[in-house]
Amino acid sequence: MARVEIGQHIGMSPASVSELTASLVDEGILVVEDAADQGPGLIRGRPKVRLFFADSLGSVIGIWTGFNRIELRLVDSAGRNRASRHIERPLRSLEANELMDVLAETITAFAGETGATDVKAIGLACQGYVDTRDGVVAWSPVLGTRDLPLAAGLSERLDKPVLIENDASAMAFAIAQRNPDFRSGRTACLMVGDGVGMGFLIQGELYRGARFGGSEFGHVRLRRSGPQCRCGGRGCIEAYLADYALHRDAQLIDHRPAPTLLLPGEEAMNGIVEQARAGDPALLHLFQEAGEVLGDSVAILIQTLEPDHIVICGPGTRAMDLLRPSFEAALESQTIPELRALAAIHVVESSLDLLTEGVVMQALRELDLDLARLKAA
Amino acid sequence: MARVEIGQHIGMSPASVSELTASLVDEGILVVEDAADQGPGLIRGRPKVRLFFADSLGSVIGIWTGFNRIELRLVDSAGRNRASRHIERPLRSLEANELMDVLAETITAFAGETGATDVKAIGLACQGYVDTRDGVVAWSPVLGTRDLPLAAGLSERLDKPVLIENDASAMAFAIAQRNPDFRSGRTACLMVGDGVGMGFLIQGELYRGARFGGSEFGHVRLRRSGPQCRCGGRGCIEAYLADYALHRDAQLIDHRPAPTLLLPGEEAMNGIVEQARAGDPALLHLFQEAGEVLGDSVAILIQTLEPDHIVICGPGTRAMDLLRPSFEAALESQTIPELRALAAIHVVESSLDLLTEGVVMQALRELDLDLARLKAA
DNA sequence: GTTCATTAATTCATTATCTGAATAAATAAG
DNA sequence: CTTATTTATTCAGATAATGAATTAATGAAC
Repeated sequence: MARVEIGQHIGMSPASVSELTASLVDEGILVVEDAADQGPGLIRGRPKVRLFFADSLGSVIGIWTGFNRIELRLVDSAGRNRASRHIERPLRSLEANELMDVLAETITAFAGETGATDVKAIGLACQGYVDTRDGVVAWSPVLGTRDLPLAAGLSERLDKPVLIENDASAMAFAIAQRNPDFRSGRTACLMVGDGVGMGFLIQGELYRGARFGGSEFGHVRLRRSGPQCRCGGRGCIEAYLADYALHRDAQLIDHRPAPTLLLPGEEAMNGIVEQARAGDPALLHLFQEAGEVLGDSVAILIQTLEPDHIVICGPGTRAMDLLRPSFEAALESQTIPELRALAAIHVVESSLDLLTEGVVMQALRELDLDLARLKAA
Repeated sequence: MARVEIGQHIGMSPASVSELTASLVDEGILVVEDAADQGPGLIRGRPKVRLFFADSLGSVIGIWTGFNRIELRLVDSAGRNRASRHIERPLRSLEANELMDVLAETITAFAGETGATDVKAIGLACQGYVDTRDGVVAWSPVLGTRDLPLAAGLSERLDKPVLIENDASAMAFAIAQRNPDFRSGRTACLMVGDGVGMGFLIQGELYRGARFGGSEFGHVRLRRSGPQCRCGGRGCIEAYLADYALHRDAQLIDHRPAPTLLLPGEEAMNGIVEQARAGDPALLHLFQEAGEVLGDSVAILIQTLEPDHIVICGPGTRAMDLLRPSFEAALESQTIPELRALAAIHVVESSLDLLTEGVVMQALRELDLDLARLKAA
């Protein structure tokens, strides 16, 4: 971003921006754009000179832990992706300390393989209700224990600051960083995948609930005596939309094999989707029902939060073509037209990569704040 | 509030507070507490001298428009209640311009009767989705028209600034002003009465949706083929909990007379409640069902917003004893215990008075801002 | 090519805002 | 009556932000 743009953005005069950035450039925290990098100027006048964070201020590792897989990513301080890794590893069966040991080892190994010697912080995204301030996982569908001090445990093992975040919140943050439209007003990001989560942004900032966590929207009960959910309840949104729910029901319909790991992988899910697209009526009905639940869910979000944007994202969007007819019918049948018109609904095809991107961005931002504090002192 | 307290509250040094308040006291905007008014000091040290807004800076009229009644209130600039009035008047049948004429006349008459010659602003609370910034009622269950520029219409007729607000938001604001606990963290106020509304506060500030309105939580559909709702849908929260819904069903059960006005009054509702308390099984079942819906509603709020406080308020709390057993059962059966424990649930018996208090407070605050701007210029 | 218009960035004196430290004021406790 | 304690004010000094003027770098026009 160029200096004038920064000024307009935060409402300061160019003079002030110049003054403040000058010292940061001196200290090497910011670097000015190389004139050669700029394309030919399209508007007359002196061209903008953009400022970037230096890439040598250390790096951050982002990690996402699913039911039976781990995603890792290494990003430098300029925000550039340096490396990423995907690991299949069941985590559900592990006891709390084992889990933290495995994660710490995985992170250390990843840092070693990628030659990252300047890792300044770790960002971790996981399912469940996460207290981001205290770094505690209050509850998670993938953990047996409750109130697990995951950040402290990892921080101790790795001797680095660890930031943890709900995975849907992390993805919402990443999506908003990629699209400026989602950084103004209110944006609700409904993530459908292994589970169903919701990240809610107000003016680009993540909404924080009572314990500085996000939302557990996926466990809103939509149908009084609906299917069993991982949370112990029945009829939750997740119990219709999540991969495990669709796979479980597909298994009962056509006796397909159980997933080799605890949760179905991408191939298994694609198999179901393909078969439904080919016209299998029972599977089609599954997706039709899931679409209806998705419509009901979005309707609740609209009537409760009145967001400017609703983003449907995550691996579950792979079947959006199958979900859409019943989704739209359900949405229309139960929202006041004036309110429905206010919310723009977007489908963002997003893989799990974005999750690690989200936590990394948050961790980077925390580092920026630390730098600012350091500078102030 | 005393000067030191103001300083602690807004994070400024006593020196700055003294300096700023001194000019306001000079201008007569603030008045210092009379030493005689203070009780005997309970702590040693120089006693606090509290500052109040002067009561001669003009007054504000707050008005609430229901289906068939109007509530009015006159408040001076010190925040003291000067007069209030309750009028039975069906408004539903009026055309937009007629409605604004009637409201303007009612307000003028009220000001005349109470001898208020220094009215500086009007605050109006009504049901529906209200754009508080533009002063437009986008949609309301009590209006035939849509996108009615109510604030502009009234402002023109009365030649004074008019602020409009959703009624549940106004009540939430008033409740939070009365209880400081509700001004930190997140507070969701579920108002049950003529309809069902929800006002949501973050750090004491009203949450604003896409068009700077509040929430239409009362029209979340809870049961797929439930009873008819005023919004045109079926199975909305309101269609179980609102006065009109309970009365409609009670009429079918025991053939009680229809309400004389369009909506049942307080006496009619009390009649139903008394009869249920006396043991009428069919009426008891009505309240049991309503309690269940209330539990489901609060569960959605908890899993979606994770508020620190949930306040159940409005005339509908008159039957809380009848609602409570099924309310608690429904709530427990579908929330994750860790999350449920985070939200404190309060029942605040609140009459419609609070609605006018809420809009008056907001209008007063707007005036304060204007004064501040005036002073700055 | 030279000049002009246009936009970006910087310099610097000025202004507004807030604060710490010292002081005065008002009370309760001993 | 003295001392401890808390509140409020005064005032010089620190800090941050800005407007106006200036310098810089480019495209467009001739």
